[in-house]
Amino acid sequence: MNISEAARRSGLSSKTIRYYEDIGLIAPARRADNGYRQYDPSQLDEMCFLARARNVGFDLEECRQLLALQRDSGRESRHARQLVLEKSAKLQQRIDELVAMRETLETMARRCRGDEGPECAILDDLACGKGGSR
Amino acid sequence: MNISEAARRSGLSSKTIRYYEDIGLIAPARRADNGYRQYDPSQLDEMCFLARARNVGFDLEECRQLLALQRDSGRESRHARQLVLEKSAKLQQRIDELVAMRETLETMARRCRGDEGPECAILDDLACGKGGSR
DNA sequence: CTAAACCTTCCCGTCGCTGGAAGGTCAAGC
DNA sequence: GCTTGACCTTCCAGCGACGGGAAGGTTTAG
Repeated sequence: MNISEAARRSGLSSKTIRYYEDIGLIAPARRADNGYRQYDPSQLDEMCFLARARNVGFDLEECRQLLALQRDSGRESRHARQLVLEKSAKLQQRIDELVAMRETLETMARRCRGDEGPECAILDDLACGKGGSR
Repeated sequence: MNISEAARRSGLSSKTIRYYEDIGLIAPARRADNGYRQYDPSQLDEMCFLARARNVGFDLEECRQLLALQRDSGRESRHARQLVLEKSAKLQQRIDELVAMRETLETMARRCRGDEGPECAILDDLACGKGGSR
């Protein structure tokens, strides 16, 4: 299987696969006589694994750790669980930040007439200490 | 007022102020005889504005538009309102994605024993089609 | 007189890729 | 045999929004 098929079946792009090889996340591929990368099913499995791990929010360093666990038959599942719980907490933190931003925006929008005139509660809110309506 | 005081009072860093000048987001500062940047209150106001706009999630291109509105006495407040509502919708979209990721992680964590053994529902979940527990 | 705390410009690194250039290879159709 | 198009390779550049740090000039306090 060459790279574009591996890409199609894993959900990564060919560029991403090469990049992951570059940074040592996946092992260098075996090469055909013409120099093309050749993949077997076990490498495809790792690419799928990475695609899924990325999709649930892990960064590449975390993916590296997860993949190391996946490869290690003597692993302890509590390590994987810890990574997941830490990531979940970080996501929650980020979610809270975004929710706070969104609430601020919604409040601003409610206070703004949003018409053809220049008077604008939003811009007044953003400009601190200029004698706006707060 | 030189750059570090402007930074302290606006909430931006000196680096960020210089960067914003570089990319044309704020006007080039007046220079003192020694070459130091000098700021007056109106420029400080713009920096505060930018710091706030960044804090509620606007990217620099959006900040540029907001600042243009802020500077334009003939603006129409509906334009600012539209930017805010669009940003709010984008944030909501991102929040939904992060919530979905977090839910996936929590589900994985619940299904994993998290002990000293190698059997791990998390890793099985991440590895697609390898005969895991789904 | 010296030390520290400013300031300047410049370039590199971050993260996770994506795009594109320049070139080699392969399979199909004429 | 020839062309066309779809692959593949490597390498380099860029994104956003800065931060770090080098190398050097300036100012202020003691």
